[in-house]
Amino acid sequence: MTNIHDIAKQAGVSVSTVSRVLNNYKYVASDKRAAVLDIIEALNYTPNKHAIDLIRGETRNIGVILPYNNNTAFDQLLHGILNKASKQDYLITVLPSQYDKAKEIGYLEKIKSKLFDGIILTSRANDWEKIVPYSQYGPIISCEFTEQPEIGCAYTDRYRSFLDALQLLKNKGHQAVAFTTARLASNSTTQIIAAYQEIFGDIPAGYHITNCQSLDDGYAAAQQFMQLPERPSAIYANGDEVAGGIYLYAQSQQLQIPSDVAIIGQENQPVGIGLGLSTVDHQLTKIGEQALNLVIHRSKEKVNIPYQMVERQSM
Amino acid sequence: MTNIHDIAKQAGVSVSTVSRVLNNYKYVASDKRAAVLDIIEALNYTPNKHAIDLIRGETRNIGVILPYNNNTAFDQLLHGILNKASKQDYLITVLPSQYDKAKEIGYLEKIKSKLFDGIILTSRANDWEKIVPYSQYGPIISCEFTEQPEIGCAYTDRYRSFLDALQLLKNKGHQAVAFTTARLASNSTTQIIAAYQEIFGDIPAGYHITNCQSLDDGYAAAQQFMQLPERPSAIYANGDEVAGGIYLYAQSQQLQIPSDVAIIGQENQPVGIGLGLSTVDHQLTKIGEQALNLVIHRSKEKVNIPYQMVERQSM
DNA sequence: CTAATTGATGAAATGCATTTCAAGTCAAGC
DNA sequence: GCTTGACTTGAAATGCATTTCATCAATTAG
Repeated sequence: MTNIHDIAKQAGVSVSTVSRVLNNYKYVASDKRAAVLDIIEALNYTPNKHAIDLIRGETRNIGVILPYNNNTAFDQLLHGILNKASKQDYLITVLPSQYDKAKEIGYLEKIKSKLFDGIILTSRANDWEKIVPYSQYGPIISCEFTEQPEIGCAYTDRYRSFLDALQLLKNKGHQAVAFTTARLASNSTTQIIAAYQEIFGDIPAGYHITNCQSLDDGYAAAQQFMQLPERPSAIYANGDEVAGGIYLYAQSQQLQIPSDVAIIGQENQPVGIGLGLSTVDHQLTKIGEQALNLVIHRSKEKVNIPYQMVERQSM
Repeated sequence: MTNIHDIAKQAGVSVSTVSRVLNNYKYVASDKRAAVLDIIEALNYTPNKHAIDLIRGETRNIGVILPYNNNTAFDQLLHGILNKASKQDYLITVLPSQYDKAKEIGYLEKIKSKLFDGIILTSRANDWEKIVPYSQYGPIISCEFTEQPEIGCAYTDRYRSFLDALQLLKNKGHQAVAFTTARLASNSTTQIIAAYQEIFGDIPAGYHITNCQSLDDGYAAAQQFMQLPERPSAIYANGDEVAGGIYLYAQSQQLQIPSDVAIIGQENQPVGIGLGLSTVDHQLTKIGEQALNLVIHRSKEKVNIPYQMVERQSM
């Protein structure tokens, strides 16, 4: 491989001068600059990124830890991150963790090895105490709220959002509200359970189904809900794909929506538009964008992104 | 930052010995090894990845150029790539191009600068002649077929798949078959048009709608198709989300599926399972996995992944 | 009891570009 | 005529870990 020394030799200047040309410094005689540029062109030279990163100690590469790489919600987050990154000339490396603690730590170690300038955590498997120490090597930003002072976050207030949505259902006269969630151990699930209890009290048996991700999970969940002795009059799904499945099952049973059963989804995903599903938009794309901003500014701010109720016909 | 010299000094050995410990060589006296390990622990040392990459000339980082970062099909590809990469201990950097030629070239330049060991092209904006020269710096693998000898690819035979699907519809008695596509300028669109002409001859006016990506695009397309003086009896959608939209529109019009209108989608996506949509599975996840294999083996093979017909109730 | 291994270790070279420091030229200002 | 500031430029230090080469000790084989 040809390197900066080769260029210097061929152009009859010192490496410093080549470096100056490469980095567009003023104070390089125009004939030398031209000569260097010519040789660079002739030798088809490109500076070695590792050498640059090594000496500069900066990479413009951000790692994004995401548990699932085929989940619409994380895709939305990633979408926002990529948008902003692309504009700011940052590169994004995706780090799939499957909620594996060791894997997650492995990725965090990479910030210590200087591979990344910062890391965005879309969700996490480890306790904060395991994660926080890594923030001394570079900014770590969470897409969920955290009170950890060392960790900046861009988040939406899930608890309030759940309270709002459930209260809205209650106000519309629903007493029998069922809901679906993804991972039982997630932050989001904890929040909705708390909100549910706040609004409706104890969760009736069978009114909460977990591990719902896709449209057919929703379909299956709806089937279960509808076989319950006391059928729910409204269902709050943890995503619009799941809500879509619920909608389709209801429709297959000739149930009227929303009179027989009301449905609300989350995240305002494309499937919901066609089906006219009401949804709570947690603004995941915006959260992603904001998270990226926080990393590149090495900020430890807590940025609250307001969620949005999108009322369509299913509620 | 503490570096390998610090460790060497504190442990009373040479940097070579530290390096040997770091890389698990035999032939290090166990007491020295222990001493080094102790100091590493005490000083909380992690080797600098840039220094390693610089000297090794290898990164275990693969770039994946993808035009859209919020498109289900590319997500499936990426999903496959990430799965394999994670297992093989490779990192994936996603490079969103929006089909911008300059951006794409910019990403390819990065393989020249040694940032990536290889690049996977899920789709491309530039002509091959612009892309091929970069393959001298590292493997470039395409997820579409190419006859370029320098470029390995993992692909499915789109033309055959389209021929098959359309022939199947014809055999079932359909003469009026409409179809949707994504970008007009894409490889896939070119193939389906050719296949269509092969099977059915000229495309009737209004029988081809482009720029369909999401469920509501499908919904809108169906609406247009159904207003045509000669209504199609079957629609071949360019994805299951789009097919889902078509399904929902048809249902909203009390049309029987498949007797009034048959629908086939592509890619076997979750939405299709719930709706019972027939689909042609182009095995995007497998293609992604295979593409990653090709990069890490620096192979220029052309690997054909067979597509699969998935017959459900919509056809 | 030599010759040939195996084991252990450090000095120095290597990979590559950036940046600081010192030094030198030349023209403008007093 | 001398000082000062704007330009130019190169040598050398820097960032960090790997690897080759040479050396030396301790065995083992013959």
